[in-house]
Amino acid sequence: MTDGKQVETKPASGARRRHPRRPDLSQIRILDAAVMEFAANGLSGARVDAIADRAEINKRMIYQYFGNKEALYQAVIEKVYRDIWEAEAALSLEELPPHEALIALVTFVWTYYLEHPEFITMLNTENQLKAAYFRKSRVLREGAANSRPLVDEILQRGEAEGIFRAGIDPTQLSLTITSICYYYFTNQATSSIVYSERMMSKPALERRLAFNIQTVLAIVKPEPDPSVR
Amino acid sequence: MTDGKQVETKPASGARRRHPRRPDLSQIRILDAAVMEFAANGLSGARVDAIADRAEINKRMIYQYFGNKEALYQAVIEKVYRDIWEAEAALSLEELPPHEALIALVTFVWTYYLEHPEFITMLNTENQLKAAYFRKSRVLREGAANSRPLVDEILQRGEAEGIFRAGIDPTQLSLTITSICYYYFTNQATSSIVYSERMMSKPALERRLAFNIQTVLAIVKPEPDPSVR
Amino acid sequence: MTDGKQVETKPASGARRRHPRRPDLSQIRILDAAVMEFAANGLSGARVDAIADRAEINKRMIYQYFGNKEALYQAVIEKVYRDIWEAEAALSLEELPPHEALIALVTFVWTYYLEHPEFITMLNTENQLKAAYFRKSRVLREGAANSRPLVDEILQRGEAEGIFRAGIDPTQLSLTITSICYYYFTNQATSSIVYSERMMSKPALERRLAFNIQTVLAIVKPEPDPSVR
Amino acid sequence: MTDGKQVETKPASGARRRHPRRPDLSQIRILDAAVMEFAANGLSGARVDAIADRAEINKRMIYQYFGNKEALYQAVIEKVYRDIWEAEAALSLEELPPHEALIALVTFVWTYYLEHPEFITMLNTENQLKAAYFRKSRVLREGAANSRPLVDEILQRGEAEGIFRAGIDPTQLSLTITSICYYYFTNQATSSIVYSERMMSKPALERRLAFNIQTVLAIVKPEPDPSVR
DNA sequence: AATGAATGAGTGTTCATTCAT
DNA sequence: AATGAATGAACACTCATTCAT
Repeated sequence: MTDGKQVETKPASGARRRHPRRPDLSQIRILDAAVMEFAANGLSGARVDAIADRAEINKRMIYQYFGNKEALYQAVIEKVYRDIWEAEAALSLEELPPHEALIALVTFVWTYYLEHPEFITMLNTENQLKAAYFRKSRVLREGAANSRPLVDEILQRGEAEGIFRAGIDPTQLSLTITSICYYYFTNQATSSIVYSERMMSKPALERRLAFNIQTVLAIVKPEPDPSVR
Repeated sequence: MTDGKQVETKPASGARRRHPRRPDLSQIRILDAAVMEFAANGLSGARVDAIADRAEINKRMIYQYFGNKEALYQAVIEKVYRDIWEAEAALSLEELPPHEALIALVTFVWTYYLEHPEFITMLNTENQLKAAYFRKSRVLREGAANSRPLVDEILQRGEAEGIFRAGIDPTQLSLTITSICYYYFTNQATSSIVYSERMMSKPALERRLAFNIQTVLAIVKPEPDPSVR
Repeated sequence: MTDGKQVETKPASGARRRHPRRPDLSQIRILDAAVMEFAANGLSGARVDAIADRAEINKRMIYQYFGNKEALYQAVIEKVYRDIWEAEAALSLEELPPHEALIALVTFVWTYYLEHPEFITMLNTENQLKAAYFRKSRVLREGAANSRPLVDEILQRGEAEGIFRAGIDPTQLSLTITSICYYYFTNQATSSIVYSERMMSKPALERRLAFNIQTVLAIVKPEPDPSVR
Repeated sequence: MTDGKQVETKPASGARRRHPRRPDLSQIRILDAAVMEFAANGLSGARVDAIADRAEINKRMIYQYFGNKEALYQAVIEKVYRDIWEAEAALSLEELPPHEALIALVTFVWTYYLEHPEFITMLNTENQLKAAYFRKSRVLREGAANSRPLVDEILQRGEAEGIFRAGIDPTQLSLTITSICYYYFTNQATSSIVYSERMMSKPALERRLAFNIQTVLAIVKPEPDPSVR
């Protein structure tokens, strides 16, 4: 259980400073290390020492810059959300036709989760904590208010053009898109046992993405016009 | 003990015994308490003392009956899976026509998650641990092997009757059904902020279930027969 | 560290009684088991559970018959001393000529220690406890008073016959005999490393006994009569 | 920590710091305290808390500097052996004539044991553990290999000069010297009862040392030359 | 007489946090 | 700004002992 946290009995006297005075860099390194540690172990499971080690700074600096473990955790969720919101903002789906925009959106969500496992795990952790820190964060509450309309806009255009079924609830669709991507990654460990499949192989990933796109398209697909028959 | 440092054990004056001599009940109470505690706080976050308090037994008994915290945790996942597998087994979907069976399945999954939040949280926790304890458990590995074919059978019948689209991958569909139910609950805390909605209100729950049924039906729905046109 | 103390979650219901009502046998089995456990682990290191397991009785019986752990420990030292005193009493060295009696005594001490390692370890343990339990024991204090004169008598006879040097302090000699036998066994673990020798092999044991006999004889050997020269 | 069960760490109002910032001193104090505690109570009987109290440091530092209880115990045996080996090395017996060297050696062993009761008790403890930690220690295994030849050299010189009997096994003699000094102290508690003597009084100690020197000299004393007769 | 379930007081160890340099 | 020694409050786990059957 001690997990290699070897204790050095005597630190090399005259120990050279590992990282000369670059407060900004130190903060970034701490935050990056914290993302990894919290994502891997949750809030209570994460170790301040482990973060300091990973960041290659003195533990004291964490308290200097972030106050305490919980505040650091909060900074981590904020960062992780800021990142995905930035990526979303860079999408410019409004330039694509609705059909393609929807495909692009699903693909984006899928790919983002694939490439940012720390986002999923942090989100899981935060939900286990009943979003306590999300709620505490002014930054996040404000960000949430401004970051929604991705699906709304696509649905509106598709509906207007008559190529999407009318009356689809954008929140429901948005939730569904997220669900079918998110779950695959977050529950991959147990699912791969239950379904006895290698879920992270390239073909498996492609198959799932294709299925998800199909699902979303099936949802928005209009009823066949009965008058044609 | 040595050398006169003897500590006299006070015989707990007037200590009332709370639960006399019911080993089976004790074990059940411990397990129930453990489900709650682990579900609420994860493996590392859970406190053995808290479990003992909740179970109203002496902490020592936990070790008597389950060995240690990790073993207790494993017993908890096993129980939680056993429960859902039992409920699944009681469904007898094969007696329903495929369409209704599918609806019943989605409804079952949805309702089970709604009524057993501890299952979701335990599953989350276990996935954060990369399914370490699931993998260790012979009971679970064997159970997983025998409990799958719910969706398979429905799809086969629906396809045979020509009312479902052909060639649907049952694993993908199964994953999707789970995803669209699971995510709603597991990420309800953050989602309700992001979408600023009360997600656990009765109408919200009904809306979501309806949407999910629709989604699944849309997936299996056959292409309109072009020859008819 | 748990050392195979596997916990049986459910004892076989209707467990057959392992040992039917033989209180005398139970007491003996407890005592024998206790000798082994205390000898192996000392007072604080010994486990009441381990003793019960070894004795194949219910732990409760230990308290029934002996009161508590310390009282059992005391019973163990008493037994261990009673045994060696009995063996000493059976020696009847007074029938041998002094020279042979001395050799027989050394051989007896040596052999007894060799065949009763539990005596040495118990004696060690008790000395670590500053003889607290020896002192408490009326039986032992009385026994000690009556068991001394083995060496005294031999020395007197040898001196009277002129074959032993005069004025040898019997207590010193007795201590020396004990020392040169005892230490070899009690400190065998470290000594075998320090001297890098296999100390418990048959030839090694024989060599040591021979050396010890020689030593004792050298001690009692009279000065060569200067008048003869 | 999760879910508002936060425990506020009280900053120990007005807590005076007893030992400010002297890591080297802290380590020494811990080690000294540990020697006493382990010597008095053995490995399992020793209490980490007691060591911390004796050392007047925070218990946490013990783990900081030594890792855990067993590692601290190992450090203690190493220290205790290092000390006696250093003292041995400072003897320079080779400058004395063989006869005097032997007397000096016995006197040294005797005096060292008298003045360092913790060495004897630690050695006892370690032997009860079957030298497990001695064996684990590279330092000790190497030290043992280099520290032997004290008796060898004396015997060789004495034999060469014709004042010692020929063919004495140095290991046996060395063991005997150690035995006759060691046992007196280690088993003093029980012996003083059995022989009903005050063994630690000054005259008693002197009598024993004299007897021991005599014993060793008797062992090495050559046979009277028969040709002279 | 015999059993095993139940108890309370430790015991080794870890952790977030602060103090002194 | 940066370091690492020091602290106190837990936490998982164990043990001798007693109660109920």
